[in-house]
Amino acid sequence: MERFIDRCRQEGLKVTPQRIAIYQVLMGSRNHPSADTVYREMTGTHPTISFDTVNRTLLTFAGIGVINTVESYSGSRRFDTETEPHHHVHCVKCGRISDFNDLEIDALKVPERITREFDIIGHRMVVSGICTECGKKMMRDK
Amino acid sequence: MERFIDRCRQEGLKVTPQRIAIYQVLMGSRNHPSADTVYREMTGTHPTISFDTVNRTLLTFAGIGVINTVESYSGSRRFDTETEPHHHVHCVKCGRISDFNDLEIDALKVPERITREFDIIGHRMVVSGICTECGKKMMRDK
DNA sequence: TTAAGTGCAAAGGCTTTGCGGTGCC
DNA sequence: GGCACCGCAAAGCCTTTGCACTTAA
Repeated sequence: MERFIDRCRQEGLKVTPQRIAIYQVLMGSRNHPSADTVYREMTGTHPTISFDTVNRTLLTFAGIGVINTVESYSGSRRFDTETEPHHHVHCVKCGRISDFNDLEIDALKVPERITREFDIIGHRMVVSGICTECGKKMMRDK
Repeated sequence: MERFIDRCRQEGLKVTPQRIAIYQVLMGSRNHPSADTVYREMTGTHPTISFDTVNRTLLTFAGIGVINTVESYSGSRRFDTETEPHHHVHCVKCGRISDFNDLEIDALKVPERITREFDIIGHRMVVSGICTECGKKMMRDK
């Protein structure tokens, strides 16, 4: 939290109660929330905050690297509170995203043809599949 | 084309002039178009087609696996005409997506913890970076 | 003090839905 | 002839923008 405040100051961002509250919610959730999810998680404890502030703050945080935006297959923008390199599994049915780590994948090199054409920032494995819950649901529906 | 028509019949889809036209446009473009891009590519040759038909048809095609939807970081849904497994590089500035192939990456195994939790469909490396053009542009703007 | 941030409201994109008319099978 | 499909229009999300008020520094 100290470090978050320092980070804001360092970036010339004001440390407002809203930003602190949003940051706390983010640190408390190990998911990949949308702006709306974060907003609804806060309405209980911070009834006066507006959705716009949440959304704008998330974009601001993503801009300074406190969080990241996540690749998605549809719908609304998702954020990631885990800023260390890692990998994702998407459930194609419910959209749930899970993290995983894998040193072998981390160590992979991108082909030279690509490094010539792009300044590489990072890479991530994106796995798609069907999660256990959705699998069960599909069995029931059949 | 023959195979496309067979595929439609097989799936119980009617073979309409619109679907044929959209399929032709898709096969002619090696990009990762949005519905709007496909639509605008067609207005010259097929002035009477509606955006909705294009959009719905793309979703239909994606549903039967003729094309795929692509992971994206914002904005509109993008489609992929390449249905064989391959990998992607995203330019974080302009949103351009390039394909690449890599047998080593193809062969990677997903950790067992994940295979227990998900029925895996496939995996893809998603690289992010800045493309040459955007790099130049940033130099000029500085 | 003042520039940045907030909240509200409206506008803007993109996607989805409903429905009457059309055309493939 | 029936049912899927098309085109149009409206509605629904989500995101972005503009502006006046507030507040951290």
